[in-house]
Amino acid sequence: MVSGEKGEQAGRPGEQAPGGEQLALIRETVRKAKEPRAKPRTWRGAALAEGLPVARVLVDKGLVHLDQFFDYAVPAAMDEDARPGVRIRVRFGARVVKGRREGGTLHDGFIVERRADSDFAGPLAPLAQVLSTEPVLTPALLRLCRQVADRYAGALADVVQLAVPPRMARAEREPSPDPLPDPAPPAPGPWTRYPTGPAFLQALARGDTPRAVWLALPGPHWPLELATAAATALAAGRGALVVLPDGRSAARVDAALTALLGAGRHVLLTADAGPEERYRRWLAVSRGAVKAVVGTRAAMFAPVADLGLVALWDDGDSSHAEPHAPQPHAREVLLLRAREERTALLLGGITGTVEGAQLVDSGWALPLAAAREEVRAAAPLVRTVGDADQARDEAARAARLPSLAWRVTRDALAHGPVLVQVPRRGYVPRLACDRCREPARCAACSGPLEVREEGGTPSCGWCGRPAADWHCQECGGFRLRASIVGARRTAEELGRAFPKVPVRTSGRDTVLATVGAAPALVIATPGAEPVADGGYAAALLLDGWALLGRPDLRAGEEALRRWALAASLVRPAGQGGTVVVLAEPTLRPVQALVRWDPAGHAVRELAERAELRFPPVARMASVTGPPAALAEFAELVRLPEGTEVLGPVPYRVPRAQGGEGWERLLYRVPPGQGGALAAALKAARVARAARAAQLPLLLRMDPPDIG
DNA sequence: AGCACGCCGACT
DNA sequence: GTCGGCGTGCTC
Repeated sequence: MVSGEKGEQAGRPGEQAPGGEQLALIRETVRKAKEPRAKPRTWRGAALAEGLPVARVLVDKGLVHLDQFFDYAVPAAMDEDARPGVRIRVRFGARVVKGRREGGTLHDGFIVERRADSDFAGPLAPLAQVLSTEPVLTPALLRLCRQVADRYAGALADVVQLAVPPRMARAEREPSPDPLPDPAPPAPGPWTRYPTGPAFLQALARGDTPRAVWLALPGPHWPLELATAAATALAAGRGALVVLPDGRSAARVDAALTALLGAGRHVLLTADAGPEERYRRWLAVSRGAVKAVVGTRAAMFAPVADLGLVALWDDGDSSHAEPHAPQPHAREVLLLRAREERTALLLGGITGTVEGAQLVDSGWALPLAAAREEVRAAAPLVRTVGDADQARDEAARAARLPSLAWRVTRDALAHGPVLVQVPRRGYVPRLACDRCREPARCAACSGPLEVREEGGTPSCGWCGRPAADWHCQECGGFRLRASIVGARRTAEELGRAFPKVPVRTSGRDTVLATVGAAPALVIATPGAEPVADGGYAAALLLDGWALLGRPDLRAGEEALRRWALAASLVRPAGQGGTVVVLAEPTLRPVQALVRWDPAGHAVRELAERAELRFPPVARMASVTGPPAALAEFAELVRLPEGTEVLGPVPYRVPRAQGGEGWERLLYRVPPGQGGALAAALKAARVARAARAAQLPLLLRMDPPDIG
């Protein structure tokens, strides 16, 4: 059986979120004693709605961090329209002068509940206006937002802003199309390439909740596989949600689903559509007219009715992390939904993440991968060019192009396009000695040397001093190695070496979705690789050195991810597909690529994290701010038992917003305690805000930049 | 977060 | 004598 029905075990998804406590905490602040009165008093004697004269309101921008609801009186005239979930406008922040309310600014908000009475002791202000009768913040969506807010120690209003798109009146006026009948179940198609693939679909078709961490075979079939899974859920009468890291991949799944089911049974929720069309599609989902959603990050909140399957593609892609507060990650939100809404889960990618490996390790999800011979049949041949090879290769040194790479390119160009993956421009890796690879450091302050522009003088990344006459402290070498410059130049060399072959580039400003099957050199930055018709004949991965040189916990996972994504666009080895990666063959991610064993890599990474007690084997949170703010916070917070406090240490604030002299405090708790930690941090933040909190403070669950 | 009320220094 | 400093408390 593919299904992991045996109940929630230890590990994050099964974590019994002390969200309950959190809810209680918030309710207490609303329910400050006082027994309810028969009739709420109100300002101005206007007639109130008869049945349920009180509306509990989520005020959009006022007091966000206090995270509480406010009760308003419902005028009789608004009784009909003021339903739970609708957008309203209220006066907030007024003050009483000589028995009259004065001032108060209009705020947008949502009605979360209609009630017979209020817990609030004072007189209630009336709702100012019902903006729209569309119940957008439905009880189910509200519950999800609440859980995400608790999970991330954030405010409900912040999450709601992420989950409910801005209103577009025109789209709202139009009726949504009538829902289509459930489709017939699709054929398993390429899923038969995986031993447990058909079983996963069958469980889905039965309405079970199978949960799988899926390692997709390299090649062009994964969009159809995702679409097939979604269509199977639909055929079983349930909804489906597929989240992808970018518009291009979402468009591919959208196309596959349209090919499978025709139009009208799903919507594509991406930024490309524009706000009005996007809202129109979102409404179709919210109204239950459409039961399947394919989209990018923000679609993770899509209010799909009777959700039966959540699927996430390539969860290692950093764009799955929402940049806005409280910075929820699509993987975590979808795991939450899978648990709370009792849905199947499909966490897929060409490679995996440690988080995925942990889901398998805990038994909550089952691995879904192809057999070894199937992998061998689908994967390209991977060859490495390490330092030793390059050093030996005199011709290569002269041409700045390893001869293996040159030969592979020449041979492959006879059969089709060749992909050249180069590091992203503007990405500045550390410089190192060309001879011994020792990182190049500033003679004055030991900061890392950088080259800001191609051909420029290297300078210190800390103190800014130029280092024109640098020489290596270790070996006396005087040549610097900068992989960006090197790789870009290599790409240029290639273009010159094959003058008759067209060169196409895909990167930041112009990202190509596809290229044809004709011979061409396709230069692309990671993540911007076009899909080649019939697959690339070969790929050169020139940024190995840059990817692995980063002092990041995820450097290895990320390097493997980017290489494998590029390599997955290359034809299988049996059809001559070859990949050359310029990286040390002894390194773990390089070996994983050569053997095409991303699962093994993730498992080893997980074991290492467990040993170091690094996330996701522990849960962490960071608090960043001026030392005084940290001290104040540390005094206020009541941490759950067993919390480790790390730091504070000086911390450079990423954005210019912060300031000099900030520090960062890390909290670490064992797995299963994340919810308790989040609740504690949130309580402290609320307590701090209730006082006069003028010092800035950034709070973050699962900080991404540790190690 | 805003915004006003509230008790102590240098100005017409 | 008054204008105004920002400390503290409230917002349905």
